[in-house]
Amino acid sequence: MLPFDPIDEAARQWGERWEAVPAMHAVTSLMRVHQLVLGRLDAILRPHGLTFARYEALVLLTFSSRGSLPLGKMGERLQVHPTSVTSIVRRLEETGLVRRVPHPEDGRAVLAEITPEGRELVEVATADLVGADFAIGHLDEAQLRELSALLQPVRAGAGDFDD
Amino acid sequence: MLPFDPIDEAARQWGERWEAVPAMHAVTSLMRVHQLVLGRLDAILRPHGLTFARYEALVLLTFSSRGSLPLGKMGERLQVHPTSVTSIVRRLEETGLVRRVPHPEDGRAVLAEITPEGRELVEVATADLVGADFAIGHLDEAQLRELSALLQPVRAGAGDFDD
DNA sequence: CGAATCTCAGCGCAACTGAGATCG
DNA sequence: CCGATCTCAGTTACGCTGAGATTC
Repeated sequence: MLPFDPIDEAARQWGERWEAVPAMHAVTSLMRVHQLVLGRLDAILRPHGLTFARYEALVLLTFSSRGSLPLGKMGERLQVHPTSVTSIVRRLEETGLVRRVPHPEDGRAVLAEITPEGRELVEVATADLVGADFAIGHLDEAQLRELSALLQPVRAGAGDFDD
Repeated sequence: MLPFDPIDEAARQWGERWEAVPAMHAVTSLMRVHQLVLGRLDAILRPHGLTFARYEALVLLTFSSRGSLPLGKMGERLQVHPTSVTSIVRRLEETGLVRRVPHPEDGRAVLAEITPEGRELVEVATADLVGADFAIGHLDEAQLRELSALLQPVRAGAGDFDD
């Protein structure tokens, strides 16, 4: 373990030569926290044979009224590349958590439909994640809301959605 | 573009069945913002032949007093796996931005030493990143400091450093 | 016909495991 | 001999580009 905060130290040296110290510090912190949190989430999900990306896809399907969505819609909601959706759904299909079903009205589209096994696994995995406070339990509820609020304009500014 | 905030919508549905809504919202936001920011940083650095990971390694070397560090120290500071350091340094070496130098005292260790070309490239790339506000310009300075402060306990809680 | 939807091949990058060489 | 340091081979995963098939 380092005897000092490596990001504070980097920011200190950065400030001796360059501008934008607060942005550099915030972005570096964001990168590091992302790495930490994702690593823990994947560790929690690994015994269930899931990655966080695949878990998110499964949850999205449980939220849909019919338990199925066109792959394109999934990519839109999950903010991932179309070919990544193909890959995610293929993995979920291989483990029997979703099925591919032809779209009843649009012959071009394919629906991913969650199976009963998929629904069961979401419940178990979610219990684990909630029990672990989503690997971000060092913050209380007020701080979590503040964090979400701070990140919101960055997402909106990227044109993710109408705001 | 979606007519609503996909994370707000997911959190709403989440709350109808499960707990820990603020944690789920914050972590999902963190994932998305990371993806957005990293994508833009890599896009800025691509014309210079750098990824953000390689840029960070170069900057670390410019901060060292002799312009060189043992690979192990680099991994510790950058929080990356030892074999990833080998890979990063190899790429930087192939493009002439660093040199491998035997450690003068420890025969086991190898120093990565930044070259004059490496120092020049860091200056140019940094100017681009600072000019783009590190791809997080939708936040003002006070918000950036608040974001860093909120993320700090998560990093400290992971045992990255003495706090 | 153009546009939308999905799939596939291929590339690049990164993380990790396991093994080995070298040296303190 | 043990541990530290680095390298290499191989695996896995993911994201993207470009191309193509199918359908609206």
